[in-house]
This record gives sequence, C-alpha cells and structure tokens, in this order.
Amino acid sequence: MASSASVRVRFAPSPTGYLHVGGARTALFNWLFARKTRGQFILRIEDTDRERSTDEHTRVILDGLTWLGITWDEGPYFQGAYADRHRADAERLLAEGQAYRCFCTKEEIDARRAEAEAAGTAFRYDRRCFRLSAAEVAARLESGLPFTIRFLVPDQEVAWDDAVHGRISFQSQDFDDFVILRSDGSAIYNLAVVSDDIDMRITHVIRGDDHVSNTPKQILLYRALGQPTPVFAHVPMILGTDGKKLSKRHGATAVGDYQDQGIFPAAMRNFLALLGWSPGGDREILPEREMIELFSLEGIQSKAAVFDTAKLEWMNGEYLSATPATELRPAVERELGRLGVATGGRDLLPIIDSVKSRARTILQLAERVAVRLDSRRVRRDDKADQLLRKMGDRFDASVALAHRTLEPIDASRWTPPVLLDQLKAAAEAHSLKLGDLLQPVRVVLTGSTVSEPVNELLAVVGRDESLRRLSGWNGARE
RNA sequence: GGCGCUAUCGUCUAGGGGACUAGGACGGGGCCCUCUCAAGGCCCAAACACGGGUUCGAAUCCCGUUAGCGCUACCA
Repeated sequence: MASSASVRVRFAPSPTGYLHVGGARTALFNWLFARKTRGQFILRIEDTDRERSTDEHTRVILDGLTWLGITWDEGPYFQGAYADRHRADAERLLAEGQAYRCFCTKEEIDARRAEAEAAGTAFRYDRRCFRLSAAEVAARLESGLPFTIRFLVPDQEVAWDDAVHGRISFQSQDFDDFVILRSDGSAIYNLAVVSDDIDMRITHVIRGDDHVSNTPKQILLYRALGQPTPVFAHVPMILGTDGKKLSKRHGATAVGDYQDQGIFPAAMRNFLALLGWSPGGDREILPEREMIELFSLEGIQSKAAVFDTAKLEWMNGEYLSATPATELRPAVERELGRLGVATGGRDLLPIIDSVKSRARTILQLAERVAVRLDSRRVRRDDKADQLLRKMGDRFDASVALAHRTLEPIDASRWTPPVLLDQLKAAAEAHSLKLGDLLQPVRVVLTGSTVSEPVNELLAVVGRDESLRRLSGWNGARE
C-alpha cells in the first residue's frame, strides 16, 4: 500500500456522558482497522455542545479506552478548538452561493414544523430566505437581525458504497436546506465533522448506523467544499435484550460498569469485537494479535446485535481460567483490601488456584478467596439452607464427626490425600455416605454447597481455621 | 407520516447458487465423572420472517409484504 494512501481513521465521541459500550465497540473497530492497515487512529473529542460537555466525561472516556487497550496515535483533539475553521468554511460556502443566510427564528421554524406535523405532512424549510433579494438581505443585516447559514442543497442523487452495507442512496430533495452555522457563529455537527475530517485527512469514517442519515448531507458538504469523500463504514447498533437500543434501563451500559464488575479488559474487548463482527469461522477466543490479523470491514455484520451479558461472563471466565494465579494476585489483593479482609501473610496463590476455575469474574474470585481467609465472610446461601433443613440433626452430627476425625491430624499431615483418607474412613465407620459427611463440612466452611473438593478446601482454609469453623458450628438454623 | 437500514436457533454468528440432513459458541436440557457443581467430558432440543419470481437447482440473486430499528433540531 502506497504511503500516500495511508489509512487515517478517527473515533469522535462527544463528552456528554460515560463511554457507552456501543461507542467502545466503534472505537475498537476503528482501532482494529488502523492496526490492521498500519494506519493512524485519531481521537477527537466533539465538545461543541457546551451545555452538556464536561472535562470529567472526557476523562472517563479516555480512561475507558485506555482500559480496553485502545491506544490512539494522534490527539485527543478538541473540536471546540476549530471553531474558526468551521466558520470560515461556512462563510466560504456563503460567498460561493452554495449557502445562504436565513433570518427565520427558531420559534418561527418550530411553529411551522408543528403545523406541518399537525397536517400530517413532512416539514421542509421552504427556502423563503433564499428568495430574499440582495437589498432585503442588506436591510436585515443593517438592522442587526440574527441569522443562521443554511446549506443550499442541490437537487441530486447522493449515493455511496458503504463498506458494510454496500450501496446506499438518497435523493437530496428528501431533506431540506439544513443549517450549518448557528446564529451565534458556531458550527452545526454536520459541518464541523466534515470540516474536521477533511482537515485531519480522514480516509475512512467508521461510525454507528445512526449516522447513515447524516451521511448524504455530509457528502454534499464534501462536494461543495471541493473535497473527495472518505470511505464510509456504518456499523450496526447494539440493542438491549428487548430489541431496543441499549440504554441505562437495560442495566450496565458503560464500559466502567464492567470494569467495576471485575470483567477483564481483554475479555471485554474480545466480546465487543465479536458483537457485530466475525472473523469468518468458528473462532470465539481471539488474542489481540489474531484479532488485528483477521479484522476486515467486510466482516462487519449489517444487522444490529443484542448485548448478551451471559456470554460476556462466560468469555470472562475463559480469560480468568487462562490467567495464571500470579497475574490474578494483585487484583485479588486489591479487592480483599476493599473488603477489609486481612491476608495474614498467607500465600494467596494456592487459594486462587483452588477457586479459579469456578469463578467468572475477578470479583467472584476475590469473594471466594475472602471466604476462605476470613470466617466473617461466610454467608449461607439458599441452597445451603435447604440442605440444612433437609438433613436436620444429621447435619450437626456430621459436622461433629468431621471435627472429631480431623482434630487429631496435625499440621504436618494436613494434606488433601490424608484428609480424604481419614474422612472416608470415618464415613465408613459410621455407615455414612461420604457426601453426607462432606457436604455439611463444605457448608460450614464456605456457606455454599459448591466449592472445590472438600479435602482441598480444608487444606486451603488450613488446619486451625478449619477446626475453628467446625467447632464453632452451633447448629444455628436462623 | 417521510426517508433509510435490517431480517439464519432465545442470543452472538458461519454460510455468498449445488459441499445444508443449515455448522459453531453462549444460554437451556440430559448423561458421565464425583463428596458438591457454577469445574471437566459426552450428548440433545433449537433457526433460514412471509409471498412471489430468476434458475435444472435458492438460506444464498431479484421484487413485494410484514416486522424491527435508525434518522427526520440553531443536539452530537
């Protein structure tokens, strides 16, 4: 690929909220495409909506991208810094007769729009200000009337070959002469975007499907400005489980929410990549390198995708299982600190290894480590309560028997094989099924009916603490 | 309302005229292992929206219908 054709893409969020998973995925596709083509990925913050934009939002978005491992080659640029260029472009269009001043006020337009709606017809600006004579315009300017600049939409077909949808075409008469410059001299989105994308020499515009209706307007602006159009790729929306656009009422929609839930950035990235994109085969778990290698705009799905949390969690579990305990330890330590659980100098590695395969998130993992370290974290769940009710006195008898059996085993022999042997012998001697002896031990030690094998669990919790928990069992049934 | 986009298991998807008895993954169900399963192994159910074309042949191409979604601002 010639260097003159070098790919330049951008992610251009407006800092009016947190980093939405849809935005994150758009950013990811841009980033993947840039890496794949050895192009540049540019970050541009579209902060022209002064009312809603905040520095805090900008920071959250940057942090979110960084967390996901999405790095940018240029920027962040702030759109607000280019207001002069935007205005100059609008004025140039005005000077060339490709745009005109409109003295209609917002209120007048709103009223006419409401009227049209009431009549059940489509509202389109009627160009009344375009028909103003030069003298009339001069007179209004003279009297200091505020005005917007409207783009004079030429009557023509506007079509492009979308990289994900194929050919999309519009008739320009279906939309009206849209405003490009507000009466306060600031640019409207469509102009600002085109002006910036031209200035930043963007070659591929990869963005959400909700922008396809903007695209013909922007193409017209490129043409009016005498510039070639970039390649457009419109990626499908992300929906909630009810098929509606994903929003807060669907639960977690911010990247930060998943970070807080203990989801791995790599898992999130993998999951997001596969939401609306497929490498073409049966691959599910894709390391970064392969993801980049396999990525293509053609592989992007043209239909909206439902965000399935269950699959995200499964995928996170896959990443968790594949991560060595040593790498998990810092995060677990951090979480234990947050829970106020002291490690007491214990080596966390064996504990982590022991609970790792059954956990799906770092939070779950840390919680289970905490239970094994600190008896205060033991909380009986519903299934444990059920078992308790079902077994009645036999439960207490088993706990007592387990304690009697284990108590004589000294610390040096407190190992999984020995523990299992002793417990088996005890169960046999009392004609108990092994499970009837072990399940109560599991419940007393963890509060749960699910854990690693009980002999391993005893080893992980340790001799003294295990015996303490067993002897401390008082048969409490709430 | 107008314009646009979209339509394969519940969900994410493979497929791009014959390789389709439509494949994989999540979730669901079952069996095995076993002291437990939210671990592991094996298995099962589950989809081409509908109607017309084109073609020897359509999940795949075309048209229409229906449905869903998006846009329709001096928001981005």
